[in-house]
Amino acid sequence: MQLSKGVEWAAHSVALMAALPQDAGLSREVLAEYHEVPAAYLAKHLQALSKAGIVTATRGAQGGYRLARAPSEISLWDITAAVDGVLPMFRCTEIRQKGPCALLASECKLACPIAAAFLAAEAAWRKSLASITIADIAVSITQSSSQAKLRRVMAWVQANQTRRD
Amino acid sequence: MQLSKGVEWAAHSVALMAALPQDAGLSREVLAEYHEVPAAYLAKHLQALSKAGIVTATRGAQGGYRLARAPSEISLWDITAAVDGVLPMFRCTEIRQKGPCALLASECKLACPIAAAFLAAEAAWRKSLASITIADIAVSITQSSSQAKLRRVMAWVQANQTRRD
DNA sequence: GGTATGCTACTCGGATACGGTATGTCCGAGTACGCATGG
DNA sequence: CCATGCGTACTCGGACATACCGTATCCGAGTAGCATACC
Repeated sequence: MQLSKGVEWAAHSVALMAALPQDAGLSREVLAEYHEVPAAYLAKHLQALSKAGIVTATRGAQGGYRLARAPSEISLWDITAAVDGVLPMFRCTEIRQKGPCALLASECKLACPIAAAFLAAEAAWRKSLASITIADIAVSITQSSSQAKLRRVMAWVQANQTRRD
Repeated sequence: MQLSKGVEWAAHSVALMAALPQDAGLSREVLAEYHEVPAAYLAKHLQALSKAGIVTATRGAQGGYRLARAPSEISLWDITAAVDGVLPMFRCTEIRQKGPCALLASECKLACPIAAAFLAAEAAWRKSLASITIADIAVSITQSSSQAKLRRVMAWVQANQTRRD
């Protein structure tokens, strides 16, 4: 049971977009080049982010992707949900209603304790992800990187960004 | 990203085994029939539980599976880890060391903040699962079921169990 | 000289192949029980 | 009647197919900017 690689790529891409000025964007080619990943495949996940309203896509010359809202309003759970979906990892197939000692559906008002426990664990996972925003990530990256490195990144972004309202 | 169905089956199977007397076991055929799942496939997961030391398997006539330790010493995380593996869901591919603004490996002493956040969330998930034991599940099931239902299950188990030391 | 129109270049979006892992099945290995046979 | 040896039935274990989802790619849709021609 593993998350799609797209989740990692999307998170890094969103984090990079957080460094953009208000009216600037980054094309998928540029984002792919920055992370050295296949552009066409990254595009699929950027599309998912777009549908989820996390980023806005602009077509045409000087188009590209940019954040749709403030970094502090985008959590890692938002990104995970957009890219990987919101289906629970644990699927309860109600096998207690199967077999020679099957429970009747009417006896299953309460959730199966096993399913309940797994879903509670997932809730803890989601809550943890939801508590971290891209703004937090940006702060961490800024604090743990050297000034020289940050300048290099900002210069590269400046040189490769697209500009259109 | 979804858990194997085997996790659910294994959890229910272990819960059922918790109802066995000390020297009794249940064959995979019987476990499969009780939950109405394919016996051969369930066997695959029981094998995993056996390798993980959660259940012990006995071959030959009157053989079968039984718990290797007390239900209170078996958590849902133990079962999940045995069946689904312990690989983290989130795979950090260190893409920050790739591309035109790559970080040097020497600059990556600290974990990537994004990876760290995802791994922390997984830790919360595992902790939640580890806090629930089969004994807890057994109590929940007992309390939420009618006496008649419990008697029916116990009678069925009695009739289908295997006995060998 | 200004304006309108068409063309071109650039970007995203969805439909389309491929591979790996979860799913499902089968046959062989190992063990105890029971029966037969001989003492 | 008892002990011993062999056969059989039962159970688990790992190797073998199949289906679905994550991975990867390509071509079409849409937009803006520029050049050109006309007023």
